Amino acid sequence: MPKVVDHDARRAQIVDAVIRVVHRAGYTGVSVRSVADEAGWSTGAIRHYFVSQQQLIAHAMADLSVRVRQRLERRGSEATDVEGLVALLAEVLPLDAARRGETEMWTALVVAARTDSELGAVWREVHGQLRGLMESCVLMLQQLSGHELDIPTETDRLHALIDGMALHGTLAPRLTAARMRAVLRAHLEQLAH
Amino acid sequence: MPKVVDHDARRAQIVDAVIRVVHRAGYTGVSVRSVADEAGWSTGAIRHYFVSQQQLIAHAMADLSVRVRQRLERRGSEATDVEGLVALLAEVLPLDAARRGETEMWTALVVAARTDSELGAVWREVHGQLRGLMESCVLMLQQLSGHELDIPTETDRLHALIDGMALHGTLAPRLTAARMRAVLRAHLEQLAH
Amino acid sequence: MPKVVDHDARRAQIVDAVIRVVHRAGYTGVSVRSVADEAGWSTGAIRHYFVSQQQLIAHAMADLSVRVRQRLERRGSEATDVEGLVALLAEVLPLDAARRGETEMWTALVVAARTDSELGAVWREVHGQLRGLMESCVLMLQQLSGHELDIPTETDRLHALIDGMALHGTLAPRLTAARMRAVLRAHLEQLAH
Amino acid sequence: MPKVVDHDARRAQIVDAVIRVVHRAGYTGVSVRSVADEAGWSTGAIRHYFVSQQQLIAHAMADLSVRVRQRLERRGSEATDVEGLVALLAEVLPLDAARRGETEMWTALVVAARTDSELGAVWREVHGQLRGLMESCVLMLQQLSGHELDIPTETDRLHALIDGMALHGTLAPRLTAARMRAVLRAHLEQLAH
DNA sequence: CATGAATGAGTGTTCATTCAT
DNA sequence: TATGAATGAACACTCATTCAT
Repeated sequence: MPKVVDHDARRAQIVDAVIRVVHRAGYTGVSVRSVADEAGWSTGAIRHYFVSQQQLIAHAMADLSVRVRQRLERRGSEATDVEGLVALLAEVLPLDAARRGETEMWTALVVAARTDSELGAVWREVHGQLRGLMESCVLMLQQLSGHELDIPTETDRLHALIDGMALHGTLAPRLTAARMRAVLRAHLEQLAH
Repeated sequence: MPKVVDHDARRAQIVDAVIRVVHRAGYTGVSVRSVADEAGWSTGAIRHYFVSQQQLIAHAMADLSVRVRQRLERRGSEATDVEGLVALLAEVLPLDAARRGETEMWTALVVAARTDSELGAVWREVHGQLRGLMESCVLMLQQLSGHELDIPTETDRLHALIDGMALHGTLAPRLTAARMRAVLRAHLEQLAH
Repeated sequence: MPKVVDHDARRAQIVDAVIRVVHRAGYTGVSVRSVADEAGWSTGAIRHYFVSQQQLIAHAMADLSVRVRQRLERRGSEATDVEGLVALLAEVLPLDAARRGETEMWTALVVAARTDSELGAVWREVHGQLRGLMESCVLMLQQLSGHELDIPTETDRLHALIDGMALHGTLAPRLTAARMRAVLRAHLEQLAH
Repeated sequence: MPKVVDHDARRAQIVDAVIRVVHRAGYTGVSVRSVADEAGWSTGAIRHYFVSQQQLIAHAMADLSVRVRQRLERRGSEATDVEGLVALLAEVLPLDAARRGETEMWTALVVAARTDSELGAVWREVHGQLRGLMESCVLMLQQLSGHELDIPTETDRLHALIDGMALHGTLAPRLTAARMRAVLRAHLEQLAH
């Protein structure tokens, strides 16, 4: 079944192409043509893998989330202290060029999801998974601290903080990688004490 | 004598129409036609007040920020304790229909600002003002707590938390107005103690 | 009847404005707005003097022809030899900035006249007058030469030469004022001998 | 395998459509829509072959000049006497429906070239070639006459005469094909004696 | 499978024209 | 008489989508 592998490889190429287009031209710059040009394919080829533009973007977002989740799972086992949690959550912050591109795409999805049902479904799925990650982090911090935390509240807080920094990190020059780590570490340490 | 028209009033009407379109159809749904239809005018009429679509959107964003700033200034003098600060910062959270519309537009601006220079300028201006507000809140909390805070870090943290909640609050049904207030209050109380 | 004088003055201002717009933006750049802006009036003011854009242009062309005819009439009485005829016909060649602007407008009219009935009428009127001028020049040259000329053919020839030079003179840098005079003089001298 | 289309053939069809539109509605009547309608295609199809309207028009002009040049080259070798030169230069005069269409387009180009840089380049190229043709005609006439001619002056004169007649020939009913030939023959004979 | 030709609706924008003031 | 607000059609151009090859 080499075809299946081929399909997956194509999909991965498309995700990368979409990310590059989003980075260069923003979410409104994503068109079947611009993605096809970026990937070096014909527009028709895109249609063999995606029925519509909406599905193209939705699949790209979903594929991206798989990629991020795999990174998180690798980091997850090592996250047994505050530094480990910082390293874990840093995977979803725009700390380098690659993660910056992913974050730009993620924030574009968040805004588009509200009025696009298909993207909304993708967003809910990924958002839920991320919230689960946030919750497990909070639980780990509760364990480290030794005293009880308001789990739902702290989960919402950490989640909002992470997505807020992701948003600011792609735009504000002052929020460097070092500063994002510092803010994140400060937050986690406060919870752990 | 020509027909006398209050240009500022017209522009405010158009801004309201833009907000309604963003709410209904998202940022990508904002077109000169959709705004004209929403406002009940012809497309040509829009051009009497805005030279281009870019200026229309940029003005809508800027006008929105003025509204929010005026509300913040009214609340600012009363913010002498944690409850006052909660009430102050709640002005930029999507707690009711009006603020939800504003927040939806704000988040759309944040994402669009990265690849649109004119919107980028508007975003930088407003973002800077909001960061100033966050900083004054942190300073007030430092005063209330009696011990020293890492002002830049706490400012970045509060700012990211607020924008992150604004983002989640327009999308996630679980993040109700009550929960947003609870998260915000928990954060401010932790800083104040 | 000062109103009538006022009207004529306005008309003259409009002709100048149209000429400036044609010079700057070409015939396709002539719009009610561009002419109004150039003249420093409101678009509505234009409509008090001209029912439609077509009439605006047609009137501007007609007024221009009156202006040129008056110059020709002043020169006409002095044209009793080849030099006089050169000076006379030079009035319709783009030899300086003012005549260049007139010529640009004239050539624009010629091209537009073929498919615009109103401009076609203006063109026929002015073209006929110019042909009359050419004919009288040829007759004068016949008188100077002493031998018979093929009047219709020489008239058509002179007329085509003049309009052809007017066309080239506004575009080709090589056809300077001096060269246009030289060509014209050569032609007239050949006829006079 | 994709549908195979002869791009050059399509472009030639479009050029014909442009000529027909210029004939029917003048240069200002040339729009992507009007050309698409005239050619019997959709507006989008035009964009497959021409990136912009400006390029469409510029290409049509350039393509037209190639056609005329090819006709001139076929006639060029036979032009060894006055009659041959008349036949040669008649190729650029509006003597029949086909050449009339070409001439209408040429005169439109001349006027538009002054304020459109792309068309200006096309005009300069073709104008230069035509001047070269005029010069070689003058040189041939000098040879036929046996006495020296002022080559630059006679070249400018012949060129202006030709373009002037082309201009008048598309407009003035009196300037029939026969009359244009007569004027041209008279001019060439005068130079040849 | 894959291409790219072709469509037609949609975009921002311009503009002549109308008309209340 | 004069203004400029307002309209709506037209413009060039973009784009998702369809489909013959």
